[in-house]
Amino acid sequence: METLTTRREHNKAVTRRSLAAAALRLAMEHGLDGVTVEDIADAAGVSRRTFSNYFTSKEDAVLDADRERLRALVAMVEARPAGEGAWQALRASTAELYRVRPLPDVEWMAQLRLLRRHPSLLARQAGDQVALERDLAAVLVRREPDEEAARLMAATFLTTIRTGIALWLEGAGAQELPDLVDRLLGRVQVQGT
Amino acid sequence: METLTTRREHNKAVTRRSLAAAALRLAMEHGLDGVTVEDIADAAGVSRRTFSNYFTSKEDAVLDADRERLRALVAMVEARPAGEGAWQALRASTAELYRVRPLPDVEWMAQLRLLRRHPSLLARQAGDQVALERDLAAVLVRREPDEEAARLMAATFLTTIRTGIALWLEGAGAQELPDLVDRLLGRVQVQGT
DNA sequence: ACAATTCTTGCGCGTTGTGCAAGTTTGCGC
DNA sequence: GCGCAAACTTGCACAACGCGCAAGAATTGT
Repeated sequence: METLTTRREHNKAVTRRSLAAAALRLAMEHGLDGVTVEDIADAAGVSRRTFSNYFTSKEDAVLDADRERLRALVAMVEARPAGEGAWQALRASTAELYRVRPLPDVEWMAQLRLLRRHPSLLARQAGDQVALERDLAAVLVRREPDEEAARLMAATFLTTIRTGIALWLEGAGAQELPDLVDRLLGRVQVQGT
Repeated sequence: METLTTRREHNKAVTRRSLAAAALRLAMEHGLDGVTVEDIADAAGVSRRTFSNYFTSKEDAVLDADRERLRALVAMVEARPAGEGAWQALRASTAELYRVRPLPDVEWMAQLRLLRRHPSLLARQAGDQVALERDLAAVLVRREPDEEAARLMAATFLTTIRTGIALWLEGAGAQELPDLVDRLLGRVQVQGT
C-alpha cells in the first residue's frame, strides 16, 4: 500500500517539501543571512549537493511555497466558468484562493515580514512573477483573445496582488488582506479588445 | 580649470561610468556568464575589490544605465505642470523620455535581448523596480493624494512599461517601442480617490 | 532476479561578496 | 606651500555558492 503516485516521485516531493520547510523555518529563525545552504540541507537530512538538485539558491527554496500558491491560482483561473470575463475571473479566483487556502496567520506574517525586508528575496520574488506572467497570460487568452491585452492583464494583475501584500505589511494590519487586495483589484481596469 | 564639481566626485563618477560601460559591453560581447567581475574591473582599469565598492554584482553594473534612466523619468514626472492628473503626467513623461533620450538603437536592442534571456537580470531588474515604486509613489502623491492609489498607480505604471518592452522584444519589432508603450498605457486605468 | 533508469553524494574548482588593514589620493585650513 | 584629516583604492583572506563529474545507492520495469 504505497502512495498513489510512484515511489520515486513521492520521495522527491517529500525531500523537496522538507527542504522548503527547513529553509523557511531557519530563515525566519535566524534571518536569511544567518542561514547557509548547508544548514538547510542538514535540517532536511540531505547533502548540500542534493539541495542544489532541487533549488538553485536559498531564496529559491524559501519562496517555493509562494510559487506553488500562485500556480494554484493560475489553475483556479483556468477552471472558472467559461462565460466569465478575464478580469472578473482573476478577481474571483483570488477571493477563492483566500477561501480555500487561508494564510496560516502567524507563520506567514513572519515570513512576509522577512520577505519584505530582504532585497534579494524581493528581487527573486519579482523575477518569479515575470516567469509566471507567461503562464497566466496563456490561460487568460481564452477569455481575452487579444494577446497583447492578455499579457498586460496578467502583468497588471500580479503586480496589484504584490502591491496589496506590500501595503498590508506596511500598514498596521488593521484590515484583512483579502479585502485590501480585492479593493485594489476593483480600482484597476485593463481595457480588453 | 577643473570640472564643475569637486575632483573626488568627478573621479568617482568617471570610474562608475567606466565600470558600467565595461560591464555592458563585455556582457553583450561574451554573454553575462562569459564575463567575470574581474574582467570588468580590468577593462575599467581598477581592481576587483574596487568594483565591489561601486556595485554589488555584475547584474547591478549592467543595469546601471537602466536605473539611471528610470530615475530621470521620475524627475520628469515631478517636473510636469501642477494641474496635470497623475496618470496623464506619467504618460506624458514617458513620451518625453523617449523624445529627450532616444534609445541608441542597435546597442540597446542588443542589451535588451540580453536582458530578456538571462533570468538573473530579469530578476534584478524587477527587484530594482520594486525599490523605485516607493520613490515614484512619493512623487505621485502630489497629484493623487490617496496614498494607496498612488502606490498602486506607480506599480501598475512600471509594470506596464516593462510589459511593453517585453512584448516589443518578442515581437518582430515591427512597431516602434514608444508607440507600443503608449498604447498599453492608454489601455490601463487606475481609479483615483 | 537482473539490467536500466534515476537520484544521491562527495569532491573539486572557479567565482562571488565582504571585512580588514595598509597604502594612496584629495580636500581644506593655516 | 604644508600638513593633517577624510575619502578612496587595493590586496589579502575567508566563508559561501553553483555546478560539473563520476561513483554508489535506490527504484523501476521486465
